[in-house]
Amino acid sequence: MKDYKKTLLYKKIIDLTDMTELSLDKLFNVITIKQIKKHENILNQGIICRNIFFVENGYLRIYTDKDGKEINTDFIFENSFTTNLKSLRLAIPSDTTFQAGELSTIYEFDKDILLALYKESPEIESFGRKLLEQLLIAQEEHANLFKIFKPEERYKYLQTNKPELLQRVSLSQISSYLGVARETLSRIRKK
Amino acid sequence: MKDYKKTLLYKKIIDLTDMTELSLDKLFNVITIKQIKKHENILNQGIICRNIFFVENGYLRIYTDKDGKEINTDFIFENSFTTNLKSLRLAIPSDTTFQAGELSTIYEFDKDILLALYKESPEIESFGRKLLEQLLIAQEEHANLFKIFKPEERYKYLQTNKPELLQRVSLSQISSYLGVARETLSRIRKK
DNA sequence: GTGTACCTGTGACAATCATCACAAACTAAA
DNA sequence: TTTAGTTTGTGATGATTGTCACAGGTACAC
Repeated sequence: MKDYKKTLLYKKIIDLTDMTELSLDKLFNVITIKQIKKHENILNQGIICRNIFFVENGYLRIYTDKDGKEINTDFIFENSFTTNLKSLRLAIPSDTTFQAGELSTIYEFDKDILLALYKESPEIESFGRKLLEQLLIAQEEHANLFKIFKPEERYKYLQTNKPELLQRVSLSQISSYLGVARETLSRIRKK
Repeated sequence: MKDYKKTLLYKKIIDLTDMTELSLDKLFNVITIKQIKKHENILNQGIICRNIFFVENGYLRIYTDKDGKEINTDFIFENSFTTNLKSLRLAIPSDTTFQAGELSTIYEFDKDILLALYKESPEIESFGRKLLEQLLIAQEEHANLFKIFKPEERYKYLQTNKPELLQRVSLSQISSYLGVARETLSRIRKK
């Protein structure tokens, strides 16, 4: 990958770690860039996940199919990492699909290549650890949405904490994410 | 810490990594052992979390206080790690309390000491990364409980996937964990 | 054993939310 | 602009769950 110093990912890594140029080169050398159109998938439910993703542009909608209905479990916007770690680490089929919500630019790290780099370079493994920390903190936060708040409170939480989500994602998609019927969210919003 | 090779934690680490004796010694040398009685806390809501915990014996109930009511967000049994990563890494007050559900033996890793060890030994940082992977996989799984399942399905999920939880934790505590009223869970269970 | 404190079961009722049906509003392409 | 397709708003109704009240059970201390 060329000219990587202009990317959001580069800034993110610099922000997260104090990696040497050598390690940065190694890391960016193994990245795959993907452009995916709206409604295209980058990981399918039932397939084993082999990558860690970084959203450089656009956003991903992560959902699971339950009895023919799609339930959104997450939205990942620019400047964030994501993966299905359970599938990645245990080599079991993913229970979620990763789909572009807009035309998106995604950077992919191959799991096996990354693990090999960890052994080569402690700096890169340190990056891997910090990446996981970010994922875990985000996940802790989201899980609390459901454990602590009632539907109306969840919507208010998004208003104050994730306003960009409300702007960029349609009401029906958000309702699935918040675990309420579309009609219910419509009524909550009227207030 | 002496005789650590008899502990669950030792087996866990051996299982997770291929650490040298030297690193194992370093790691176990900085562990603090705590015996906590039932209903005693090992981390209080409002306090900054400075430790990663391993439950060698007994179990921890993790809850958050909302408007005077306790909402259980997790139960951590023997042979598992836990922490409040958001509080630990961002140095902000914890939004949860960690309380013993039985007389418990807890091993504590101090965050600052662990971070220092990471710099000393890539092997230990590798352990840190794998520890985070475990936490994240557990969290992914638990979050799905709420996003995908209805109350009755959540109970069935526990029956098949976490039977020990149903045996060791009282109905009212479980109901708080599942996000339903005690009475509702009582009725679900009758079926 | 006896009492006290805590936990669980159960009925009645209220509140919340899901579902269904359809109208209105919006969007994008011809 | 027109039109077809998608998304959102809204009313009616039923199902699920929460809340309140109280009875019965269980466990532990004295």
